[in-house]
Amino acid sequence: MPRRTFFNLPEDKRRLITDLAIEEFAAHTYHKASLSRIVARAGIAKGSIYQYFAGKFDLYLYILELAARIKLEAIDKAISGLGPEATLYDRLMAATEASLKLAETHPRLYAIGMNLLRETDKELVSRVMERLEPKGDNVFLDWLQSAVEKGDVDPQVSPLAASYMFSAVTMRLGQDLADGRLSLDEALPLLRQTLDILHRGLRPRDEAGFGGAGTDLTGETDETGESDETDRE
Amino acid sequence: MPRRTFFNLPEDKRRLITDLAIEEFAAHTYHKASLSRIVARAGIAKGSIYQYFAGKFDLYLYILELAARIKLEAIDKAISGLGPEATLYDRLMAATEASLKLAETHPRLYAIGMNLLRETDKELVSRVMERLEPKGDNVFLDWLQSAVEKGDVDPQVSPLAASYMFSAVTMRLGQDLADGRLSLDEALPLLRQTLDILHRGLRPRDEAGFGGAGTDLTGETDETGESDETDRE
DNA sequence: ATATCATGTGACTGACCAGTCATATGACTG
DNA sequence: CAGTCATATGACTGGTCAGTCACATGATAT
Repeated sequence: MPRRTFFNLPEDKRRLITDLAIEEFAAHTYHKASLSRIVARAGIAKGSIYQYFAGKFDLYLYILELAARIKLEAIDKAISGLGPEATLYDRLMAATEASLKLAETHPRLYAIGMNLLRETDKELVSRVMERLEPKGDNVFLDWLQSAVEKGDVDPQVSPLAASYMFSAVTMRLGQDLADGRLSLDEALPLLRQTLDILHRGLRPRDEAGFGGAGTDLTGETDETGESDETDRE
Repeated sequence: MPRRTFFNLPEDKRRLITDLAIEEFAAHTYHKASLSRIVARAGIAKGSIYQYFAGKFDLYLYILELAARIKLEAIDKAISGLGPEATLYDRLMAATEASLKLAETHPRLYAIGMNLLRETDKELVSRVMERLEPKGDNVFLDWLQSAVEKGDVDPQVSPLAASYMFSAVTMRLGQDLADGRLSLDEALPLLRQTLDILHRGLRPRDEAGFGGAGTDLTGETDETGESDETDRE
């Protein structure tokens, strides 16, 4: 939590500091990010940053909360646009696509989340998790369970494994986007194709064998898809 | 490449230094790993390490090569035990299982590889890749292509996406193992179930719809994969 | 015993870092 | 005007680090 003085700052100065901090934490993991660099770039004194934040961790949490909020909002918005008839795959596509698009629209905030995923300091990560509400705890698993109940997904298949697979893919897509190994134009088709393979893989036996689904392999139609939780934070 | 002096060292001392370096790079990413800590723990002078290695990067590469060699050997051994009748899934299971098992048998070497994956310094990563031969370039993709040709895999499915999915899962399994979020006993069933879902998802349309395969979802019986029923056409 | 060579050493350099604190500045209050 | 408060400052502390270098030490060769 920033100190009161931070919010008393003139808009410009507050923005400047915020932006530079975002840049710093997007470019470096926690321990390698440098307050000294931030203050130097902002043209303020070292002591000043301690008027605004209790310390490095406090600033980090503040920035992380900004990033988390943006991400949650984007995902919520994408999901809320779906009707109740939306399938599991519609939901997954919509949520995940919304999340991945942030890699283009808010690349620095996105990178900050990815950097948290890379963090090796477990102590730090758990301190962050304690104070960062949005758990994103497996929404996908819930969706999956209800799809099983509706008969859309083979009950023989391990929901845990399916959820694990999907979140592994979205995490990797997120990393690859953030690191520039993939563009959004490459990532979204991969996501669609992944969902198609999952769809085929999870489908109950008795509805397999028809050609229909094969056509949406190209993943054209709607991107209502979705995502799950993992790549957040 | 270590200097000649390093190899002239008495066995014990060389081992000690190697072991401590492995521990250091397993516990920290490159920039956070500390030569000062290594020499202090080894009880040698700071200058001595520079008699053995040109610098931090040189030591890192040496350790990385050790880790890579162990991993490649394990995978090669696992694959070479398979006959020509082994299916795509047999191969994937064997190779991946062998690799994941290293997380238990050689946890520190394994962690070093995982830390490289987390590395944020692109410059460093590319300098490493330049000098580290084993590219591990997508073997899976090759296997997949030939499975498509044999008719075991639906040609409509994107091989790239399938390969991407699978490697995303194995990467995540590796990370979770290395970070202690998963035990091998949890990871291997997840791997089996993932392969089962992939198998169902990639299977050509005309052979879908029979109930038989459902039973090996539990991944119990044999890992020989799944060719169980007709995976030919 | 003298010279040469491989090896070992640790104090030192210069560069970072997070965080502190005594001291300023200036605005508002009585 | 004097007092109080919020804010700003940057030199400073004590810590980390990689890498260097002038100087041992000791073995072998001459």
